[in-house]
Amino acid sequence: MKLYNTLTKQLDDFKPISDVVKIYTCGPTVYNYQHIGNYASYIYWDLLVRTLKADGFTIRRVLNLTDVGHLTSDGDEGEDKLEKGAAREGKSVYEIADMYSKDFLENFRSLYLTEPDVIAKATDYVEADMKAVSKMTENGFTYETEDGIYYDTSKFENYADFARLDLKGLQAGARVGFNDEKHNVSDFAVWKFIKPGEKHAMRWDYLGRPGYPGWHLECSTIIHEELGEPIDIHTGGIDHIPIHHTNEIAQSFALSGKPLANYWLHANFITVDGEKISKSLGNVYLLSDLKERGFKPLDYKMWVLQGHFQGTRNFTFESLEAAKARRLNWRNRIALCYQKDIKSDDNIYNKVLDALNENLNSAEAFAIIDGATISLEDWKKIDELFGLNLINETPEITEDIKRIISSREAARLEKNWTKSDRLRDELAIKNIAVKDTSDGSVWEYLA
RNA sequence: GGCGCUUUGGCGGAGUGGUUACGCAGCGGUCUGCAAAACCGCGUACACCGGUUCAAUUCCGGUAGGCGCCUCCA
Repeated sequence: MKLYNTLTKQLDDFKPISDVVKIYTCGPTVYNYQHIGNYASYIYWDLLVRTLKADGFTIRRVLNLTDVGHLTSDGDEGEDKLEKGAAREGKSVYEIADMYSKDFLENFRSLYLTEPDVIAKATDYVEADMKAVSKMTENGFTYETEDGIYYDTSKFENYADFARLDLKGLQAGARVGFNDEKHNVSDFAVWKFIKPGEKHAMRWDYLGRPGYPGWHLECSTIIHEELGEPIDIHTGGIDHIPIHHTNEIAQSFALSGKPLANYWLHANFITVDGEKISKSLGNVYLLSDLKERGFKPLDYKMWVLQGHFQGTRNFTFESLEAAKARRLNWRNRIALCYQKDIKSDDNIYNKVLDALNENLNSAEAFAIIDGATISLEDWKKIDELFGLNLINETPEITEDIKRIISSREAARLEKNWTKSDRLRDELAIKNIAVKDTSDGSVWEYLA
């Protein structure tokens, strides 16, 4: 399998470290609803996992839920997002985290995304975070300021490599007056202190003072605890490259002296109507918004899989309509398998899998599927490869419906068009269409 | 300003140094009680300017546009 690796900036052959492929995916901060753009990346990573499984790999995958410590800026300014969400909705931080975690996981499942082996809540790893801070301090990578413990990025000489950062440029662009206690602009908090009088519901005692972990820390800690560095594949959004992932790498180096991951995959962003997804533009769509317009989450998954994780995608309802139609067509090709003995083209499943092994080229895989004749057996395997729930949503019709279809055929032979049309309407109510071909009628699903 | 991505027909979107995927939508036809489907055919796309080459959408250089991150975000 070949994968585009952000670390090496090229297509690399995938070689796992051991029998079990270790994968870590940066998950959501559970302070608000996740929009369709957020889910696009999880769809790509689901394809990654399914492809690796099809290739015969055993996988151990961890996904985190950030329920503490993510400030409103990727730097060290602003409020904790959870605290902000709680204030906004008049709930406790725990209620907020719980509510949005549930919503996220429901949507995750509605997209038939492969369940990770571990779903790690950041708050469950705070003890480990403290140990990590102590360890980094022991190893000489941190310093203390009035508001927290900071990572000294000058102590990690390869800090700028991953994202090809221009540290001097960053220095020049830094805002005046912003945290002048920091030794370098790129330094970041691994632990924040809560000042006396400061409101912060989530707090832990460390070094005799209340505080909470820095956002970047949880990923390093969870990986250390659940997988052990180095891991095989680390995935995330393209926005994480310059700061979050750069900092994760730095932290893990300070902790263990080891690289964090061998392969880094980053999902590009999708735009909506040609513009970034943002509240101010009013183009933030949730999966529930798509449902209201008559689209299933899996129609959206189909749309995402028509493209590629590295490309910028532009979402429009017109193109979602096309994806929906394509998915229904696939289901009706399965429906035809119940009615006729259809044999697959040679090696069709392997051809599809080969396409995915080329850097997850699902668009190419889809083209192969559309150009081929596919048996029910192979459809089942292909369905497993993409997680589109095609088979389950396309059951064989009931005896009852079969009887209606036969009656209609009989009526047609008698040229009783009134009756045959009435029966056709009856079938339509049951979500079944009939098509009269030269050798008998064929049924399909209408939706 | 720094870093990065991107530019393919009406829309979405692969890929390739020469034969112009694929899906959706459209048009014409065959078929047909009607409808739909199916099948056949059509529209002849690869931002622009140079270069390399017998040949470039595909390689190289440049220009322009779009987008993103660095500032909330996958």
